[in-house]
Amino acid sequence: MSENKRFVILDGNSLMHRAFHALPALSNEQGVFTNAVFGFLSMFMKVVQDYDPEYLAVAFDLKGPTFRHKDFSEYKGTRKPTAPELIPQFDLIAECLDAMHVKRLTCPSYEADDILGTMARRCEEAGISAFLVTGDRDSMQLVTEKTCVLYTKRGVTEVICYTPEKVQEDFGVPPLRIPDLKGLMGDASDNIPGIPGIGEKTAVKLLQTYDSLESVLEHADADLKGKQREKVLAGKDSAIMSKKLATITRMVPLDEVSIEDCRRQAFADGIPMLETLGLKSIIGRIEKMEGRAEGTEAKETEEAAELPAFGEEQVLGTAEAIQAYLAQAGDEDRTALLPALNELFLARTDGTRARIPLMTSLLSMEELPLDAAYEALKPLLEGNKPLILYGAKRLMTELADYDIRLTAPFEDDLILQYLLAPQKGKYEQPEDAAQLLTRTLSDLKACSQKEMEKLYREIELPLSRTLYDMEREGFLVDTDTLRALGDKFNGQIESLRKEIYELAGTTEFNINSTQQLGNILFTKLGLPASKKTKSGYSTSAEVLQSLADKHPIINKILLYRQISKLNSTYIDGLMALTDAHGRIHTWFDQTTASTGRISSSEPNLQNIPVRTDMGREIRRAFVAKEGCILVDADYSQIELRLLAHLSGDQAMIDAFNQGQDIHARTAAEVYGTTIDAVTPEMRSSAKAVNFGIVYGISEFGLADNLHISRYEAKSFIDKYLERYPAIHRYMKACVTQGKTSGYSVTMFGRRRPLPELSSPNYNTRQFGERAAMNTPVQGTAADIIKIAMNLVHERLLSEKLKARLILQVHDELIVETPLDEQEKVTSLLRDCMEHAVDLSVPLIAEIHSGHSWYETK
DNA sequence: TGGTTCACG
DNA sequence: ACGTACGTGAACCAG
Repeated sequence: MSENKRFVILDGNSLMHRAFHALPALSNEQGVFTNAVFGFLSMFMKVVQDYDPEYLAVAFDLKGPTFRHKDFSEYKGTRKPTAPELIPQFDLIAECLDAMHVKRLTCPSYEADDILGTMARRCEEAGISAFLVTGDRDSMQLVTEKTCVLYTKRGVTEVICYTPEKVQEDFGVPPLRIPDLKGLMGDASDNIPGIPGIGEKTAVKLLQTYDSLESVLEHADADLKGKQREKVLAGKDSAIMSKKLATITRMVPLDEVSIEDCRRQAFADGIPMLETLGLKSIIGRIEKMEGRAEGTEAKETEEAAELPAFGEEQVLGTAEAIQAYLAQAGDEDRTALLPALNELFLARTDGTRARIPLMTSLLSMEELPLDAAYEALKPLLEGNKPLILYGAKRLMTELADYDIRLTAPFEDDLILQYLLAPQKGKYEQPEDAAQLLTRTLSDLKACSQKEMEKLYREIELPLSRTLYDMEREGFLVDTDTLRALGDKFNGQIESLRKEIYELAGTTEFNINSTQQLGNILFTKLGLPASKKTKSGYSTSAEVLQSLADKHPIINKILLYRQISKLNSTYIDGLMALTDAHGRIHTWFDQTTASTGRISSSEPNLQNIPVRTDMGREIRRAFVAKEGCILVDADYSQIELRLLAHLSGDQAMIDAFNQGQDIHARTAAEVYGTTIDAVTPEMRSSAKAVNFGIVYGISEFGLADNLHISRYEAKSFIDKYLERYPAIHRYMKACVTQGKTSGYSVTMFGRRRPLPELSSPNYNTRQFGERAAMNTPVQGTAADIIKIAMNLVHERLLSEKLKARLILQVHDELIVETPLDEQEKVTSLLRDCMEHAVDLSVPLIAEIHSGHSWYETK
């Protein structure tokens, strides 16, 4: 059985050196030298493709002393220090191989070729053919009938296969006598002396006559003549030592590794790492070999076994037909349901699939009205057998129109796809239910492989219901308040417009047009333009602010901008979206933000003004219904608390544990004073640095934000990182983690791929680094509030309270609460939010109540 | 549609 | 020699 099995073992050290010297020492976009890694992997892929082995391993020397001191330098002479550009590539190749699930073999005090020899012996004992890939001619001694050496000639992609015959032919002696040969002739590149004056020709001739080195030495005195006799006799000790040096041991103690441990696995998991290194062609070869959709062989076969090809599509034109189809389902079967434009698709794990044509125009015998179709599907939707869906929350919304509540358990492939690639933002709708079913099973597997199944099943999936209920609940808006405010704003806008035209000395122009406004300000009025954009001069609030005392028109424009923004986005925008009961229903998007946050749209209730007095007035219109009050809870400094926890920085952890004002404490640290001595200005600067740290600090960004010099910003940051050293280490670790694995990861295993880190563009890479520092913090905060939301939602229902969660704004939750439940809800919210997770710092929720959102602040 | 601006965390 | 703080969505203009 095992006769035909193959084990490919590569000599990592020898091949890395070969590859390094064979290829120009080019670095990738990040300035990292990858030529040896690339060369090695090219060779690796070629051998794997050519020999298609069942088992695979790469042997490496460990640093430090070895029994047989050698060096792999290609250059004559003796040991040459390894090139500095090559040294770090050994760590890189180790990471690549680990990510690709290729076994690395090392053993202290032994060299790679000893490991090759040992594994080859084991293969022979197990009846497996061994293929030893190396650029080291020493290894020829390991060739047997069952073991051949694939020797890399000069370049890296060409190998010569050495059989015992081929060794005899090329070296003049059988494999077993290679150490004897080296003992006589030496090997300059391996620092083996041999016998001075005996070259290859003489050595081969002597061995052909006397068979072994020992025999040569034994007969030298009697048989040899002249100078040759003298040389051999004088070099006796050197010869014996040289043979020893050239002999590869086959008895390396590799007891903890079995052959089975080296069974070849799919390489696709290494792709992110290879992407980071910019080794596109290697990725291409892996994808070509293993199939594009990062599918492993195992996955495909498993799926094939689980899911025979789908049969003919049945058309279910009547309610009876639908019921009959549903009745055929086995107990273990899962059903995929996918609504489409003019039909509903069904597919089942038993391999059947069906289509329900929907009546879109005039009555037809073959088509069903949508309500009748859903009515017939009700047992499925309200049952307890698992469904497979794409965008369950959207479906829940649609079903509500037909008085159906989706209560069946379900998988949601939209969410799975988002978790697997959260940076994409948009996902492909499956074409039919069969495709949805297949894709979901494969995405589920991929999610488990990436350790995100808990995140999916325990956080995101329940969250989709929580969010649906929040959306359906909505937020009551007092349209009278809104309208009155709108009238006030309109009046102000009108008078400001006139004043602006007058101050500009022009007839009317469109103040909303940055182009026209820029013309007036910078051309007509001759004000100094500071910042430019792609399409002209910037007229942003920041620029205008700096011109405020240059011309009276500036403040008018700023005010106009502010008010018209409030008016069009919030007053008009919100009024247009209230329902018959004056409630407003946002759409929470669970699959858009790459960090794991939720986004809100139509309308966006996560950016209702609060920072300015005038804007905050809008919140007076967001109210609780009759007999209710809004209970608003927000996490205090959740991101900085997470930074303290994730970095383990003792100073920051202490600050939070002592309940200190973190910005004041930071100011005290950075300015070297006591907390009491911190002025509001100092605190405000420290606050900006704290934000900067969370965002992935750059001195430029901080300088810009605080309007200080880059130099001052740098000294701020340096001081900060000096006072919080673990934060410094953590930030660096985030970037390293991102570069080596290709993604950022949160406390709950959420991943964000960071292809930016391997971009050829410097700015893109810098951006990637900042994202690598920010994502674990922002993403973990998102995970935590999601956990809290599910808890709150669940408890409000299970404790039979009438209060309902109605809004989330990243670190804030709002619950519309009957007055008599206010106390219960307050403590429930505090409990759920503060105990959602256990950190090394306390999580604090600040809770306020009020009739309107305005009053909760 | 992309660019700009600005509202929020 | 380059140009930035992280994450969103909406309104508006210009082409």
